[in-house]
Amino acid sequence: MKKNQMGEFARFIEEKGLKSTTQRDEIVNVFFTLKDHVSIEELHHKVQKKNPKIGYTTVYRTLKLLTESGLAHERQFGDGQARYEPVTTEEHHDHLICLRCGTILEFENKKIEKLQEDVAKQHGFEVKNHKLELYGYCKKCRK
Amino acid sequence: MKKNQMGEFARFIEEKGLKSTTQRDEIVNVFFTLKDHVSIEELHHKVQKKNPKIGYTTVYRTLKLLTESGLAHERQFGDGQARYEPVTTEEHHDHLICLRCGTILEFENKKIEKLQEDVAKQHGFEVKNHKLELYGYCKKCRK
DNA sequence: AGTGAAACTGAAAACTGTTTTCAGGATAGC
DNA sequence: GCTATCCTGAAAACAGTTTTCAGTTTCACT
Repeated sequence: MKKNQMGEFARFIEEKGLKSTTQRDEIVNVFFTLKDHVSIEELHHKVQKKNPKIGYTTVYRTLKLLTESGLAHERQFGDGQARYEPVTTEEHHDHLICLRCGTILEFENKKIEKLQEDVAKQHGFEVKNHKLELYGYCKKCRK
Repeated sequence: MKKNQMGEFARFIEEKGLKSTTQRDEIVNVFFTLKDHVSIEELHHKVQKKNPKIGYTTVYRTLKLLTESGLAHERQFGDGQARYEPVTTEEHHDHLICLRCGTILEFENKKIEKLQEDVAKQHGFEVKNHKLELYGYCKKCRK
């Protein structure tokens, strides 16, 4: 799966007439090993553990490329910074976000997706993507 | 309805031991005549048409107060700035956002709300609030 | 391998929207 | 009216994001 994603990224770079570089490969590699929803800064930190030479700017630019290529999604939870997640070939998923500890759980629900489509249709809308976030307290934090 | 909201704001100010001022009243007044999801800057502009002396900072602070009092909701759509909407006594609603023209439509769907609660329960979550946004093209823009 | 055009990199600067600071002004209880 | 407290608006500070720029690397073509 990871190889597959690396391959897709390489193809995207190729198609765009861009050049393949060590920095980008390292960043993309680290990104796809993560499960989390990382911010640019967090990813930069993790990447620097492997290669301290890589700068924030390059991480920033590579995340933009990943987003553009459809291999990553940019998300805006309430904390004032963009977070990125790898796009898998699996189903779209939504998020449960704990207001106290910040934990982010993912879920997926076909029935909700279906109802969303219905709503859109009623309004003459063509949905390209959606965002569903439930904010509250997780099992541990609700006490 | 507008009077009611003004009254609630006054009560909130009172309870908090804050002071009632012309500026705040003017800002709140303009805010509640709007249907849109305004940004701070937009509201500031509209307010200045009535009273050019009122500064950005005061609009900013008043919106915070409105949010705190529960009379406004702060929303983060994808455009990099916070938007605010008056909270009505009606049902919670969600948004359809056109990626081309920026139109924001509102909708409400009980079934989806119910399913959300179910999902949360499955994960041991206690939901405080949620956000559902469908991004796509509106009737006019899908052509 | 050598060359040159085009792309890439990283540090620093610029930008944008948000938040805080500060000095003067307004408010409300006495 | 006095006074403590809060409010206001301009400007400065801040944080995350984006652009700039000078030097470096990649790659297609010899």
